[in-house]
Amino acid sequence: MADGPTITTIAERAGVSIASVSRVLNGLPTRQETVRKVMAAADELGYVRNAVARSLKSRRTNQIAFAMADVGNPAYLAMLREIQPVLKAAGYRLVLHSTDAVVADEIDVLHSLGERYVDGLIMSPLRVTDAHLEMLAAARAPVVIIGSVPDGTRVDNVRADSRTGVRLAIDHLYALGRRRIAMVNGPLDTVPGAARGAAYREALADLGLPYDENLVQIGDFYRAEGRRAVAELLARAPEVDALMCANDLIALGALDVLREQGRRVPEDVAVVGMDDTDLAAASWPSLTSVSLGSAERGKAAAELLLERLKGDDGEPKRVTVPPRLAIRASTAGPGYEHSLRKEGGA
Amino acid sequence: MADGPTITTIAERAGVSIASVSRVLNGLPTRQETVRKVMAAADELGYVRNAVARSLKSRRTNQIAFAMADVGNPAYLAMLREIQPVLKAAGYRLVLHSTDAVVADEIDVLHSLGERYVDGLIMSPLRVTDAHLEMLAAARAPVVIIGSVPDGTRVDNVRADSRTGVRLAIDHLYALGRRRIAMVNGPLDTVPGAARGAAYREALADLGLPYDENLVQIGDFYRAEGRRAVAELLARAPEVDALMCANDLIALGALDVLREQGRRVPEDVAVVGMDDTDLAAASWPSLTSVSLGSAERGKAAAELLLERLKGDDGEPKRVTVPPRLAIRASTAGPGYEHSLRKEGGA
DNA sequence: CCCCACGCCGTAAACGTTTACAGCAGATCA
DNA sequence: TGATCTGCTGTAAACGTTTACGGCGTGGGG
Repeated sequence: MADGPTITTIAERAGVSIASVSRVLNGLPTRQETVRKVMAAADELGYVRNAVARSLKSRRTNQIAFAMADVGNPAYLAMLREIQPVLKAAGYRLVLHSTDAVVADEIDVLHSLGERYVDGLIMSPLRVTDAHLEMLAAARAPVVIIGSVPDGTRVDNVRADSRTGVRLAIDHLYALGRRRIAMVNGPLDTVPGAARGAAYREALADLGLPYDENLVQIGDFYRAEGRRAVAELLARAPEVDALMCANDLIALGALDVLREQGRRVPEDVAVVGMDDTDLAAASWPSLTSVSLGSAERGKAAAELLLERLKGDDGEPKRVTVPPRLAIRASTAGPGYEHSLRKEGGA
Repeated sequence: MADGPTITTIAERAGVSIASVSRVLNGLPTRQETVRKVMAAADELGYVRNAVARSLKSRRTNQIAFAMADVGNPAYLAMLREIQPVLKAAGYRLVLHSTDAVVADEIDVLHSLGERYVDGLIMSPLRVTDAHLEMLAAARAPVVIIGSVPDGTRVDNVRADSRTGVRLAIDHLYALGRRRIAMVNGPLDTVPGAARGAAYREALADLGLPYDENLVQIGDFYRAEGRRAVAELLARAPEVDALMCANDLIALGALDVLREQGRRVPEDVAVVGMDDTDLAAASWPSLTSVSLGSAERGKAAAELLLERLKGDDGEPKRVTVPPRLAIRASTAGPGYEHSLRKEGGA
């Protein structure tokens, strides 16, 4: 692994200056003869351009960071799947960060924006703290947030409408005759947790159903946590006939527990998840789930960022992706699979 | 987004030289008073070190690339989930490449190793061509291959034992009384495709079952392709009583088709997947699958690479991860999943 | 009292590019 | 023939760090 050739090596061998080498390598107008000599030398030496040096001079790295809260969550992976090809097509590499929803790690990522190792950042924070907002305001490269930020925050963001999403799900359960609808949520100090909790309360109120604290269980957005939360909930309120889960992982945990306890889904208890991940369609029974458009959000975020990188420095933009309810067996029974779309969620 | 401060800016404000600033920032021995002045200036200016410039000088980027064949395949994501934290703990960032199994793209990634943008590479190619081997031999940074490479190739590699894996599955199906066991494979010019096809043939022979070309169907490693392949197979050979699928995505496609055609799983047709992804455990019915240890392989690869980066330049290493059969409902029937879970398995 | 050792510090070179600028040869024109 | 232009090319500076080296002031030993 000896030191590779540089443009200086090539210049010597081709008998030209490093400037000429650089010009040839970058396709700038050059005499044919020079081009030939440089190309020949470069080929013989197996030259590969040092991208670090180039970045230092050109102030661009062609790298973009994507910071997700949890690599294990398929919702983020769905975003990743869309982001990757969009950026690749535009000539950018993707640098991945998994912050495990730790605020300090996220701040760290934001901080590292200043290191100039990437040209831009897409971030999907679970919590948005004052520290986040401060760093965002001071960011030295374009950032797109996937998720909601306080009004007035000067940053592009792509948000889901989980409020309408929860509403769709609760209405669906109500229409199926369910009246003891419980909610299994993630932490309330997270953006989605807070939004979904509030939406649940609102939806019940609008349907004239009482809000019962006993029917609300807080856990976390993981499958194991979902199992734990649902077990606790069922012990406290065995009479529930529907579970509104704040994401698919929690819902899968719910299915685990219900199966263990011998409760039939959906006959005894209907279950709804959120995010409509691959796991929902594949689960057993298949899981009715509110799609919050993870894929669309990822794609939109990547496109917004590319706009900025092209030089757009206009007002911050906001894109909202409407939710959609994918109805499957866990509420409608076996064999039932199709989806309802609700247009123009606020 | 004005230009940020550099060590020169700090040096001026603190009234010292840039060398001193650098020393303080790197924690090299310095007079207390100087440290104080530099720190104060850096804080006031909101200085962040330019990592590109640092990399140019230090010849390290603290970045590692992971090139996977398909971001959409949960098997690679399982690797990613293990690789990410290992590298993060060692202070490396992860740069992601999705090559979509296109050979040219993979060669490109290998080539870009020379650009010095990363300190090392983990790659999981589906095909290993001569071009791959050439580039590997010439690589200017450590590489670890997840998958099999020809004997004698001088590169660290972590391989699955899909031969034994297929054997486990076929034996299992045989033990369940299945005798018309078909294989739905991916392309034969891929490393896993070739290995699994050969292993299937061997396993049948060892069990004294005839090898019937009609029972072998070639498709590709995606769900949609799996559906297509299985539909074709069933049309040609409706009498099959078991499907050995070369990965979980194909197997999910198989379940789709069987359900559409009203064939019961596993009563009429038993189905086995490979890779034992999250989708297998979550599918409907849950999918018996051969675990090839994706997670373990990812972890091992990351650890091998870190060894090399620490300076180990000994002989190429090889790690082989043993397969394991995860038995679920798609072969053993519904009750099985339940009892497995109670024993705390899976 | 002189010299040396030692601890800090500043100067300058280096990493490998890109690019502004000036120089130079040949062609064109008056 | 001399001036001007055109098309290439080379020199050198710059990007922001790290670091080898030598200088300088202080304190201690002879």
